[in-house]
Amino acid sequence: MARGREPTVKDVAEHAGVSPGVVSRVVNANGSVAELTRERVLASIAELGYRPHSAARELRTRTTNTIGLVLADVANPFFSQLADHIVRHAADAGLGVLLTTTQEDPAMELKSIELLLQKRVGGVIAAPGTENAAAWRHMRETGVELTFVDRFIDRIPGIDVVGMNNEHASHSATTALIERGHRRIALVSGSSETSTGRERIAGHRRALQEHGISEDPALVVELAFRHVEAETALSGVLALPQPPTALIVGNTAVSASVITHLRSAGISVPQDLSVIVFHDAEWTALTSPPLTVVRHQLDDLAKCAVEMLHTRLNSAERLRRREKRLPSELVIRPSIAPVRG
Amino acid sequence: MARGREPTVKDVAEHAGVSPGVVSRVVNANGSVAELTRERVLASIAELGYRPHSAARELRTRTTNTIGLVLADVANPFFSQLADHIVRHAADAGLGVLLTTTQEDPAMELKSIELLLQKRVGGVIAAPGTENAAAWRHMRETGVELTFVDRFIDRIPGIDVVGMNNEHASHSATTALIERGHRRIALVSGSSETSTGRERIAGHRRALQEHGISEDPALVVELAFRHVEAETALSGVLALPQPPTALIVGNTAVSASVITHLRSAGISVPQDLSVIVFHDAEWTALTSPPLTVVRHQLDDLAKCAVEMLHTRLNSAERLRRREKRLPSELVIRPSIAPVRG
DNA sequence: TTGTAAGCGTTATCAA
DNA sequence: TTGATAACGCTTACAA
Repeated sequence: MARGREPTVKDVAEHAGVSPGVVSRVVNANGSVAELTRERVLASIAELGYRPHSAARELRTRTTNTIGLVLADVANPFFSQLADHIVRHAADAGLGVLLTTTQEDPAMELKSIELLLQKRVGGVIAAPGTENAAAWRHMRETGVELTFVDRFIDRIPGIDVVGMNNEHASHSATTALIERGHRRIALVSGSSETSTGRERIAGHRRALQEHGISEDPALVVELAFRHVEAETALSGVLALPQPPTALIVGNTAVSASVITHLRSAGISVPQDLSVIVFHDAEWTALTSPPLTVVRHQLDDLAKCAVEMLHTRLNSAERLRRREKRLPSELVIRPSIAPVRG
Repeated sequence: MARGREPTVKDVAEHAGVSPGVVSRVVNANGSVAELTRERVLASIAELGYRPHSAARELRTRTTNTIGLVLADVANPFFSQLADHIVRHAADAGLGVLLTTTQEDPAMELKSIELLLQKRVGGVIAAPGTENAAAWRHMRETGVELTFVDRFIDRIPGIDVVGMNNEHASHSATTALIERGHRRIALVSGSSETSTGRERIAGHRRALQEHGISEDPALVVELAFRHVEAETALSGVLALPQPPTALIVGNTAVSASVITHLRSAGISVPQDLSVIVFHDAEWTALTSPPLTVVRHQLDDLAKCAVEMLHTRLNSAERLRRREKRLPSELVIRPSIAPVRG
């Protein structure tokens, strides 16, 4: 854990024959300093290989250029692509990113929050779970700027939210299936405790209602996270006396394992089952048949999240909650077809 | 960037009616403190919601529990899964992870190094590019512990390396194709300036030589990163007067786009072309035909990298360079077949 | 067992 | 324009 001794402002000051204050002013380009001495200081900095010590600076100025990023799981292509874009945009804004993952485990999420609190990060971008509302609220009250991305928790003031139009996207997906004659449409969703889960279920319901189709609760499967659960839950739905003729997968973490399961169960897509999945991962056009997907503009999502946080970090006032919804697009591919018979 | 005022050791000390030193000793469980006062201090900590200030602690102790993670690109499933595991194992070891990505751009890599240097991270896990050897060396000399993962740069002393047995894996892949009668085997590889690129090319060559097959340089394509290049380079190879009958994709970043390209070019796998790709992404069994892959144990890779770094961080001595190679496995699936005719 | 005081590397204030 | 000095929050000798 220990680090060797590296040159400090004091070393630079001595080397350049000035006082530490001058060096600081040169480095931060604030106070006034004569051009000649400025050059001398810069030369010394270069020669000694001086690099400002972040921790010391943070301690003194009570500021930081580090933000936290709290995601469930970076192995999920949805989150990993999001993370990639966020890290890039943050770097463009001069912000470092401390990444933590929760694996959808509330205890790990709490540990993440604790870590970021101790690190005194200036802000956090998070796709929060459902259990730690109090901790998130506390974090915000502590003065940490917070931007929820993809999902959010209600009723925490002064937190920005940027997500997709899940209700609309889900409505479109279900409608596309209804238009093809489907009446029994299964939905594999994330937990309805998450905002995305709720919204996707709501959009689905609205589409059914608009077409006078009664809901069958047995067709809606909520999956928190785990793939094993996905297998059994899915088997259950497919084994119903009146099995679904179409399936929407609204939980990005399980898309691939759902497709795998369908294949090993000998279910032909779209003959036996039409399929739509959320998130256009790089492989969705490569399966046979290629999958109809709800495509999200992850780069926009990331850019928006970083911008929102960045403006908050640089604004003295306490801003009100802002919410932004980005559009998504239903990309029709051969995995959906008119219902048989 | 600014943060509000939060309770300090001093506040806790006053509240508990002790001195700051005692509070510190309670928090860090080192020096001796009477059970009764300890309880009083803990109560005050809980009541005030005190949290030690990382930066202050780092400044004073010259230690940190943050490590850097420098990867090319977290959108690439190989790196994203690796990152997920690394973050998890690091968290288990009590380490926070500052993630930076380089997009294979040397300038961005340099900025990452600079950032991590300023943050005075205790150590860094990196999949380095080829251009910044001097900067990496300098980082090491500065006292930052360094573990290269997946790829590495030679000739930097005191740096651990953990990677896959690329030479062997590539040899196996090529051999599997040769055994099926293939003689013209194309290899899409990462840059031969990277250790992985070199090793995979070497293994490929060895297999060819062992079977008395002469190399055709036109069949080896080095791709640094970009997908657009992948398209044109691949087209070139497939349009050769004597086109390959088999293809190995040794650059995980382009696997999906290569498969996409083959499909849109109307090339049937494995009839026209047998295909093997490196890295068993979640979708490789879902294409038609399912892809033969070189499967890496990413979790082992991650665990090993974190462990190596962790031991270095906690060891006073300057350890010598260690190198570890993990096995990989060729998973045969229908994308390879005996050569036609 | 506890308190005191110095110092980690910065930056901000104030005088010169 | 520059330099001296204090303070950010913490840990750690050392003294009591």
